[in-house]
Amino acid sequence: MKVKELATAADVTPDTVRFYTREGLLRPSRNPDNNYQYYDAEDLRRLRFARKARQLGFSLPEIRQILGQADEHHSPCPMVRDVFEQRLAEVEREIAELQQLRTRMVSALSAWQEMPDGTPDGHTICRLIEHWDDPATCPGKEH
Amino acid sequence: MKVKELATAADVTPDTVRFYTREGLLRPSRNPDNNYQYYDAEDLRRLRFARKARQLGFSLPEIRQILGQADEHHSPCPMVRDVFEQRLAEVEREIAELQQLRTRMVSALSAWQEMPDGTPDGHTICRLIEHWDDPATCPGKEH
DNA sequence: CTAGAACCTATGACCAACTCACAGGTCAAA
DNA sequence: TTTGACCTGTGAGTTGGTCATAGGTTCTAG
Repeated sequence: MKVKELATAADVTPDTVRFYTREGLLRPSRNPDNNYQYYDAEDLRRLRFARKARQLGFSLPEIRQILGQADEHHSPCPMVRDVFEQRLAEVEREIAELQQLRTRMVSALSAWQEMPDGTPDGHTICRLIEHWDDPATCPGKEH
Repeated sequence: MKVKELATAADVTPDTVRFYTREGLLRPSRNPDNNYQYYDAEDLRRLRFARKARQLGFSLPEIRQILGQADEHHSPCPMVRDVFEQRLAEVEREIAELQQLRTRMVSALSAWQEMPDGTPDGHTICRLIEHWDDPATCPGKEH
């Protein structure tokens, strides 16, 4: 398979295929005549794996490491599990943060709604932002 | 105030102060003798506003625009409200996505837990990732 | 046989929002 | 006067690609 064929098969752009190749995630062979890169079914498997891992929040270096481990016939699973669990914790932290943010935004917006519409004199929303108390920088304030 | 004093007052790094200055969010005066930049209370206000707006997900160009509007004695609020509402919708979308991701990660991890511990022969987590069905790319699969 | 379309190559710039490093200038205290 | 803490500007690095450019190749149609 050539670049675009692989790209189409994995539903990514040719640029991404080339990028991943530069990054060492894919290992195409080369035709010395025209210098073209040729990919096989294993590359497709690697690419699909890489894309799915990306969706889970794995970084390219992590993915490269996982693939490398597998190449050496080591099971990458223990490492993957670690990263996976870390990533899960991270996702949960992100969710909590965003939910807190959302709560504050909603209440700020409702405070704005209760004010005279489109007040051309006021800086109401801006004041809301200015006086936005960041719980992260005001430790102990929320308890 | 000099760079570091402002940075300390707003709890950011001097690099950030310099960066925001380059980006036009802060407008220090200059001492022609030593070329130092001097910031006043208004700059501190602007910087604090900028940081809070960043926490809410406003981009630097948006913040620059808001500050610019305020400089011209226009109330930036209507614009701010629009961006704010867009940003709220975005936050809610992000939360939903992350929650879906989390659910899938948790069930993948519990599937892994049920397997023999540390199986040196298997590629269980990797298989889980490989066969991870992305709902976004399999429309209609989830309903 | 040849023109053009569609592909291939490598390289490098660009995005956001900083962060860090570097080389050299300034200033206050000991 | 020397040390150390600060200041300056510039440029590069971060992440995961995307886009542009310039030039080479292959395929298809006329």
